Amino acid sequence: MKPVTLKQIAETLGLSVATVSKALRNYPDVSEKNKKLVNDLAKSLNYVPNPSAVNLRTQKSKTIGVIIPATVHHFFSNVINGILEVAEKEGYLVILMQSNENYELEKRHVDLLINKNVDGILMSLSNKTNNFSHIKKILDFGIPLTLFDKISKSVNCSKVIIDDKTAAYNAVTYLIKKGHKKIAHFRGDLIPQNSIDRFLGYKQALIDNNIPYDASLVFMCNNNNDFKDGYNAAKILHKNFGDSVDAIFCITDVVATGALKYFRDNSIKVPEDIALFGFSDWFMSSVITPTLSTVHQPGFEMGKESAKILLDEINNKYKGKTVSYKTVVLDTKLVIRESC
Amino acid sequence: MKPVTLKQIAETLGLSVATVSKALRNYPDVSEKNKKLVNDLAKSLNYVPNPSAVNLRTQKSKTIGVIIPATVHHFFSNVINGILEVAEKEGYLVILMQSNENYELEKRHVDLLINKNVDGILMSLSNKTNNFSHIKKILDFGIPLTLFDKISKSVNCSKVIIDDKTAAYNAVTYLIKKGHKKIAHFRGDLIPQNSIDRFLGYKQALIDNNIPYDASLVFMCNNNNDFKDGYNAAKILHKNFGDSVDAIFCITDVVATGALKYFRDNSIKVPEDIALFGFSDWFMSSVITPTLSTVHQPGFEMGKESAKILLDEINNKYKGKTVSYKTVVLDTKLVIRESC
DNA sequence: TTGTAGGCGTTATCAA
DNA sequence: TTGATAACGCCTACAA
Repeated sequence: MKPVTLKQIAETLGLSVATVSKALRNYPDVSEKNKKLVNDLAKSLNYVPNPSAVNLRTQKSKTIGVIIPATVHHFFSNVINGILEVAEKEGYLVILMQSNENYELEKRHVDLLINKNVDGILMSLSNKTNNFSHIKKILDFGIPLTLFDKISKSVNCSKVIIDDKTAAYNAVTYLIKKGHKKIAHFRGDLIPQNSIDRFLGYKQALIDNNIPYDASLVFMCNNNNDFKDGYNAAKILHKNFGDSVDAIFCITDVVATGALKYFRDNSIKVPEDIALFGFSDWFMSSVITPTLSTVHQPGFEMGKESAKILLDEINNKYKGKTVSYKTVVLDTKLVIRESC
Repeated sequence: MKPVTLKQIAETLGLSVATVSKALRNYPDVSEKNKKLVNDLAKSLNYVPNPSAVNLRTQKSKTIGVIIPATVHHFFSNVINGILEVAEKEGYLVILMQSNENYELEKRHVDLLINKNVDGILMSLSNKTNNFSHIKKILDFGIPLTLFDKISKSVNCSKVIIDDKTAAYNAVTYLIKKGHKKIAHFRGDLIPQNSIDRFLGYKQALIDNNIPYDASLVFMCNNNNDFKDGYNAAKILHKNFGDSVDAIFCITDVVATGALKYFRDNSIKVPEDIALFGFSDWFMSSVITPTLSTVHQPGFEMGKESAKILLDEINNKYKGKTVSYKTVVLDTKLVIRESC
């Protein structure tokens, strides 16, 4: 079974390919009679235009590319979900690629997508990405780009983010209001904006509440295995500070879960001995013991919003409108559970 | 900036498009001198063939389509991971689509992929799919297809699965050996083969160990929200049987987690009062309290294996070889933790 | 060894 | 109102 082509329809109807094409696209200069004839036959044969031919001709592919650091991630799965929902509604296909937090791979993926002629690109940067020539290349090719979550401020394009700093600030402030005084921070890598902003929010909250910032209370979790990182950081913290630290603000729920595991292994009670605050609101956080307080990060909405903005930009580009970049900041909220 | 074309290379070099094309593809009938000239220039200009043109000409798209029920799912995320890894290595792009356990949507997705001219399709059926005309259509179009995990025995194509029945049998047998006598089963929908096979494994294990099968101990969890389903089933079980049931074999970890939550809410101790066994080995299961015993389901390997088989089949098809379908059964293993 | 020409399926211009 | 024709970019049989 082979797909039906315009030519076949034209031949069986004794018309020219041109007329058939125009009839299908409802051009005004085709007789109603022929329009009906063509459309009826097309429908009965399940005619669908060959996308490669259309793409070659129109330079549009009805396809968008998505590059994310990792799929096995509650947050990103939700983002993908949101993207797929919007794309599907608008008839766009989604090519998914994964950088595995690897800059070189991310670069290769970008090249592939450009070559593949995608209409637009949606992207969340890897933690290791600190050079943006590949991103600039996307823009040079005039391909609409929307960055989400892991963005870079130095790239000029539309962005969808949360206010990491404020979210972190609110979380830490909550801990302080609850009476915690010596609050550690398990932070992420130095490069990603998220990681920086959450750290800054943590610091600011301390300062605004007259708690001196102590750099030795900040632990790096950047070995690409959040759970272990959290476990190890908790171990070191415990070794260095005994039980003098009374709360930890963690960069992600998984880091917090790792810490939790260490504390349980060592009979340290959460939240009695030490309080824990996570970030992201993975499903897991609502079912572990104790349930984890965290910052809810709207992954699904982020995916939807990013896709909408991108498709808008694509449409405007095709209409010849000038595009203006926008940055959308989505709301987060604190989810208070048992761990603090 | 526009992509470079053969024509441009030909013009700057004063050669014909044909020669340039042949030079790039290393045809024997092009002079070494010109080959070098062409290839050097192509490289320096970052020439890449226009995929739509190639596709139109060769009828190959170097793209495969993937349809899964849901992305927000530890198991499927891992599968996607495996697929992406293999596809990327072979230079294939992956179009991802999600059926949301919806038959109609799944059908539409299949049509889109066929129209899009993908070289092959990888697919895990929705729980609601009990009509396979859309799958047959894929085969009718001669598009290689590999089904994984959620398959149908009545479709004639390659498959990658686990032995659900044996895995379930082993899990339940383990529970019996531990001394449990009244073992309930929280099962899934009636349609999916997985759900059926896990149920059959459960039943067989009972019978082989001289425990009479009792249909009233089997609870349906098919409202598309595993966690709630598990919670509710536990509630009903508790109401109907008090504490006489001493173990539950659950169709998924999430169902088990839901049940666990109910028991915790009602001060019923796991595993002391009732043992729990899950299925899938989500990350979550290793961090909840108590940690959950479960069947490890190799998602990553399944993705890799499925993609390999599909790409093999695609290659064989292009080489004109006859393809033979194969069914690969991946190993599972019991992961024993604290819940039983 | 090189180049011409036809065609993949579609769209768009322009002449009939 | 219709249709021939060129073009999108590439590949390849065949002619030069």
